[in-house]
Amino acid sequence: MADHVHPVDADRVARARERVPSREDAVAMADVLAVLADPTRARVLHALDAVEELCVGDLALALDASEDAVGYALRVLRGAGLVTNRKAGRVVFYRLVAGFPAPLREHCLRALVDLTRGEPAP
Amino acid sequence: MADHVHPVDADRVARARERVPSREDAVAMADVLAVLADPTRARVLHALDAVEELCVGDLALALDASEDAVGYALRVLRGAGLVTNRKAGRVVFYRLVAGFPAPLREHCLRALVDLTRGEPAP
DNA sequence: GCAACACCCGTACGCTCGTCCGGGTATCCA
DNA sequence: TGGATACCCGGACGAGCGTACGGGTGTTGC
Repeated sequence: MADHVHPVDADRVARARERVPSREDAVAMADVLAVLADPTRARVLHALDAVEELCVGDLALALDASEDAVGYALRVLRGAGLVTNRKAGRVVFYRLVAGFPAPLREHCLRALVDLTRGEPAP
Repeated sequence: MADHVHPVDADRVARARERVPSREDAVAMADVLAVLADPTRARVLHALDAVEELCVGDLALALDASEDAVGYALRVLRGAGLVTNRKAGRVVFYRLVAGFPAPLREHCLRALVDLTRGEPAP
């Protein structure tokens, strides 16, 4: 370990310290992003964003994924408060929650598609 | 396992199948988001976004984090091509890469701060 | 040159996440 | 009412991530 005894640039350290989010806020941000940072969950959200409502089995069909994987993804998304379920008989339909955060939908989902397509890796 | 023998709503499945990103693209998206989905890395990016350039030790000071944690975060960020390093003597300065993706900076960093502050958990 | 410094690297450990598997509940059809 | 369907839930397993530690490289100052 080699801790700085004295800061090299005290001014910048002070300015950075003011603007950097607290550790708690950073953890909250990381939790939100971690929910999206999974292929299955992201594709589930894209599918629901495209066709409004789908049941679990159809979702697995549309994604070519196992029903277990989709079920787990939906559980996590539900725990994060991003999707809602509606029971119609023995079928459970899922959709994006009404107040789905617009920034996530616009940028972290749609804009990110173009980003990943456009730039492979510098 | 209970695979759907027939889709409940074949039309919506077909439409969703067209619009959902492929598994490969979803993995690429998840990789990008996973880099941001870490408190230390997110705070490092915020600090560099605020004051342009900082060395490792000052960065650890500004974040109240161990130098190991910051060093590992910087290694990951460098591997993802998001930061650059400049050696000045025995001090190494880091800054955001020139072509830092604007969507990430604008929305996944700045907008997400407001998002996490506004809504704790529905 | 020698010592101290700033930082990097590889390894080992602990922990969480995602998947698989078995059983369970509620619903529909015959 | 019995069986099949659609889905949920629990624990078990393997894999990957983040942290801590020890040793290493290059640089500065005496």
